[in-house]
Amino acid sequence: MNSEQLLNNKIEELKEACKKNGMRVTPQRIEIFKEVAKSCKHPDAETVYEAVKHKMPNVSVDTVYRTLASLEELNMIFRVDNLLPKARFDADLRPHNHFICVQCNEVYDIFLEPDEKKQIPKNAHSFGEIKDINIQIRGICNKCLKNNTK
Amino acid sequence: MNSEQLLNNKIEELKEACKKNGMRVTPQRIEIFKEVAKSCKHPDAETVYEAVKHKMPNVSVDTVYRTLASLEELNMIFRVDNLLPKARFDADLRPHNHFICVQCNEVYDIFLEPDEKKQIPKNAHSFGEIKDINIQIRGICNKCLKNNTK
DNA sequence: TTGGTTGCAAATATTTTGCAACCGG
DNA sequence: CCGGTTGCAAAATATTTGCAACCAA
Repeated sequence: MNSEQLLNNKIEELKEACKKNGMRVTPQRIEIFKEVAKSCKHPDAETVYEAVKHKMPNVSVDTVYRTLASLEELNMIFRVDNLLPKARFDADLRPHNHFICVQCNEVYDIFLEPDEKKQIPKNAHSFGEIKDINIQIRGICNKCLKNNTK
Repeated sequence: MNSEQLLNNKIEELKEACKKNGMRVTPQRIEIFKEVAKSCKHPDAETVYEAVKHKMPNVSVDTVYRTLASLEELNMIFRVDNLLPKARFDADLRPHNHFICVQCNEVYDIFLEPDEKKQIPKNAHSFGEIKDINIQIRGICNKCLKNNTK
């Protein structure tokens, strides 16, 4: 299955999810979701807005914000933890972690090897009901390391 | 060693760090650091500002922001990943993780048991130079679980 | 038709910055 | 005294909201 087919599947999933939740399938919703889903850059709202504008020049920023929030509620995308004031989004629902470059703020996906599995700290359970565990690695990415030595 | 002594030690550490880095030891810096260091709530800038105002009524918000940034550069405090637009700070430099309640946004510290250790995903190394690894658990805290059933 | 959604504009929230006065060393 | 720091005010950045028109179902 190629990436275009995967994307189409995801869009079908989104349509289903909308219907199931009494939400309408609008072109804006599709386009905004597509932008997040096809990017591996974990884009922020502004970036999504700029990209969507190419296809829908009349789209507005607030629609992008509202739509990203809706998509999040539908569990079709989620926010990536980052220490910056800008929220960033990810449509890859497979469990994975992130490497975040502290210099250029690029976010890279880290998938665990088959023999690794997420370990939940023992004490974590004592604080409440766990919904999600998230491992983040912060560091300097290869691209920046290379630029730094120039 | 009681908590007040611990706090005083930290303040001495801060003074050292300031001197070593050509930064001045000002009462604002001390007070702002104290607020973060003595709280277990991982406060945001606004909260720190409100608390400091009680001791220094003339302190300004921007000083709080600037000081928090300085303290971060000195590695005396760090930002806690959270999905909200507000930055939150932690002065506990011991390696630990966080349980974040998705309902009330409270942040709880999780310390690993002696027999546990942080596992760095194998693939992580391929992205660059790792500076820091961060495990976050998101869920609903006991307090909220209790309130929800009322 | 009708209620969820959009675009516009304005508001809010959070954080940052220019600058003159101030004060720690 | 000197240069880092502060307080003030204003600006910048990121996000949210009220509302009338619009359009998916």
